[in-house]
Amino acid sequence: MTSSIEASAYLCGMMEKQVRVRFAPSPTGGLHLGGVRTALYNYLFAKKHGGTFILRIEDTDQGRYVEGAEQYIIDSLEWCGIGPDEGPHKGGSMGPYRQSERKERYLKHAEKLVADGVAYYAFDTTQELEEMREKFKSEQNPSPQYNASIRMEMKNSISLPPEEVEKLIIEGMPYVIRIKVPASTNVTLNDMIRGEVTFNTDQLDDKVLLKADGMPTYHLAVVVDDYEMKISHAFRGEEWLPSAPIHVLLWEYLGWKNDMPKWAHLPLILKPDGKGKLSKRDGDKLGFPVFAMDWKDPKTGETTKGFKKMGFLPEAFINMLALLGWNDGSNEEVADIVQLTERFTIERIHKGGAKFDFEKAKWFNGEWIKRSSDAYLLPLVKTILFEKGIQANDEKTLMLIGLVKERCQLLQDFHAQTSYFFESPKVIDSSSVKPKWDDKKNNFFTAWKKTIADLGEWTTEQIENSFKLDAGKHELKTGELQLPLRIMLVGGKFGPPVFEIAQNIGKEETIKRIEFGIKSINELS
RNA sequence: GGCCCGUUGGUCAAUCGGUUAAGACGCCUCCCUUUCACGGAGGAAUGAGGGGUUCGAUUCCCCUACGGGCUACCA
Repeated sequence: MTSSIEASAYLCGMMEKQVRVRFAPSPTGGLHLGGVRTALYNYLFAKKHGGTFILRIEDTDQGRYVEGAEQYIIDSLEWCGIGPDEGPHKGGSMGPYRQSERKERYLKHAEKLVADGVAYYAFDTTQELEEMREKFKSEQNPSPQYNASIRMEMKNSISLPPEEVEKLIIEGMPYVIRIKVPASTNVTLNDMIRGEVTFNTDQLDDKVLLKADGMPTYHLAVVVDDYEMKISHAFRGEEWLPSAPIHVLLWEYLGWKNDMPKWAHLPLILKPDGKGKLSKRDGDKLGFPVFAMDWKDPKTGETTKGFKKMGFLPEAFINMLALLGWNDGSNEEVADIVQLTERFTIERIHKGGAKFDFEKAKWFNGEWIKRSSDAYLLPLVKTILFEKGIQANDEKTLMLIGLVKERCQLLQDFHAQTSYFFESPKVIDSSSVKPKWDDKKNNFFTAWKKTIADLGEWTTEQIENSFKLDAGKHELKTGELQLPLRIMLVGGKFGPPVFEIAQNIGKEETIKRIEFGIKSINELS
């Protein structure tokens, strides 16, 4: 395995530039499923090719900046086991990794674009822009664009005489810098997933590159940073495809065309029901998480539940995500990060969006719980139990994990599956045994609890033997007595073999629960 | 509205012109177990529609339909 990874890394290094990929979220809130998957594909690709995985924070929108979101993103990636090699928290040779800290660079490049005649200053106010859109709006064209056809009617350094432009700037009139998109030109880009995609520039508008506050928009920042950070392959969601030609144009205008990364526009993760891309609200509505970890909004104080808190193992979470939109063609679905890395290829990423299926996600988690060692699960299970008020020692917990883990899909299930080992059930499902309950059975349990009181050895075998012996004396089959016993000890129809449970909770507790059980069943009308 | 992307069972999906169209989740039946699971054996369920190309199309092309994305001084 290692050798194939090294080999491809070697080949890549020989024939192409060093693989450097980046995950570039904006710190506006919790990290969404789709974001984690994008990060994961970046990670897998980087590791497979011996490359570098970079985290870049796209915080150019001051209005949307949310305190704590950056740290949350970092924590989430770490939890998933896909921590970046370079980033604001780790440093690196091509930082800074926060766009807000690279402000001057964008300005410099934007000015150069203006000087080269491929961008221009625009002085239109928000109101004027609205008026323009209102004026040109029609049934055929509900959202008019700021482009070659109306550029001359607006207030910018192309339509205005140079003296006027100079005057406005000196007066301190706020302005933005817009790209000057050529008219009627085809722009083609080669996407690794979709192949060639062509756009006509008449459909594009003169996107703002530099905002009035001096910050770049995404369009400028992504190009400048990808260039300066020597990004070789750029993964991003499909929602970016329509603006990709703007980026291609910019790579060209900035004179960096030969260094442009290879693009891969990832399919979207869709809502399980209905249509559209999955959003935080869908999770709230449908009862499953959308964020990796719990996210507390600092403004509203509201907490949105994440996969971690929901009881997911990170291994299962990324395993499930990796296969949502990609597969290696084999029938093996459960794979760890190393195996995923070996098998990952961009060619096998799907073109179509995938609906998220929470049931399948839980199945992955169940598989991972079953495959995890008891020792690995120990601290996680202890935390779950502790939160429910159960303080368990390691030895006992370890034993219980082994006993019940195949019955758990979520970490939380360990509580329901083990709580009766720590405390007697508060309520028992008497109604399940009541219909078949009679004096014979009543007498049996009354007698057997006395028998076990005198039992010398409290082993599973001894308990079971005495149970069978007494059953015979009462002319009853052990089979029909096991369910009542289970209900008395566990409270419900679940859990490992009954005699093991009896053995574990001890003689006294067993007798106590039988007494309570008999009483409950008899009292049930 | 325009532009772009997409479309195999309920969901994730294999197939890279010739298959009885895999596999997984979920669902159903049975076995194991007189609990619940795990495990095992089965089952129901898929190529949006229409044209081409071809000896042969799920696979290639076109049209239609449907779905999605974008259309901000947000990313």
